[in-house]
Amino acid sequence: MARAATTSDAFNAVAEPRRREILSYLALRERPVGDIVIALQLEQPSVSKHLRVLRDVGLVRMRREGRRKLYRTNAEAIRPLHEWAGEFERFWRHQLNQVKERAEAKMAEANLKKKKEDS
Amino acid sequence: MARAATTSDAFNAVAEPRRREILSYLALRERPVGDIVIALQLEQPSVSKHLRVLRDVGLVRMRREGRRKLYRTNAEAIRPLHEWAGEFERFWRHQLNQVKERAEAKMAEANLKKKKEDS
DNA sequence: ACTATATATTCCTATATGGGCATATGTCAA
DNA sequence: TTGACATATGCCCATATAGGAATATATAGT
Repeated sequence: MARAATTSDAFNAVAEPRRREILSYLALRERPVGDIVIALQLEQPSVSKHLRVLRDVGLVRMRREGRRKLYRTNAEAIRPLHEWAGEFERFWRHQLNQVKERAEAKMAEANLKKKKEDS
Repeated sequence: MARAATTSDAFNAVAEPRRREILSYLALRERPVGDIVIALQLEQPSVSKHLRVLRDVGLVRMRREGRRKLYRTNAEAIRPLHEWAGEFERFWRHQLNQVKERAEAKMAEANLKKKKEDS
């Protein structure tokens, strides 16, 4: 089996750096495709394709305005990702504590040694 | 250009569902490969390959113990992902408020209408 | 040295890209 | 209708899978 489609879920869609840039850019306010092309210095077809992927997984929404199409980030769709990563927060906090404790233990040990030498 | 390597960064590595499962499983405590095989019902070579990817991007750490290798999740490496997604939090909060405000406006309008009918 | 156990790597195949380029589609304006 | 503008799609190619099967590597025990 090959790798899962980029349109299979938000995780796969945001794996691509350009798509993450597009999401950041479109989070502030809706923009036509041409603006993205200029702002991110990408080829227009490339932008359209990335937008297609992002739309398929619900990460952006679009509305037509004349001959332009205005896209905006649907932040809500990024939430599951945030929550998944958040599950690990208590673990990295714990790991940091362990590092800190080890450092403190080392300091205490060094101090004891110094005291001995002084006496 | 093809899709970026799964080992290019954490975003690409966690795009694969099985790898996310492995990370969750190894977050609780270190485990030998065989345990993962049993717990997640995967082929052993498949697990080894996933672990290889996860190791390359620093998402798991390994230490040898006799003929076994004990893996554990390095939660710290998931943090950048959490922070990236967190940048969008204010946007989805805002969007939710808009939805709520629209709903409230609608309610108010309905109430006004009802009052009119009553009078 | 030999055997059993635990993991890792290699080879194969089907599939899905992402970029570049050309082209199609859709919409406004005269 | 014709022309210009904005966006989307199709095609080609090089690349990177993920899974399955077979095999290689490493280590413990006898």
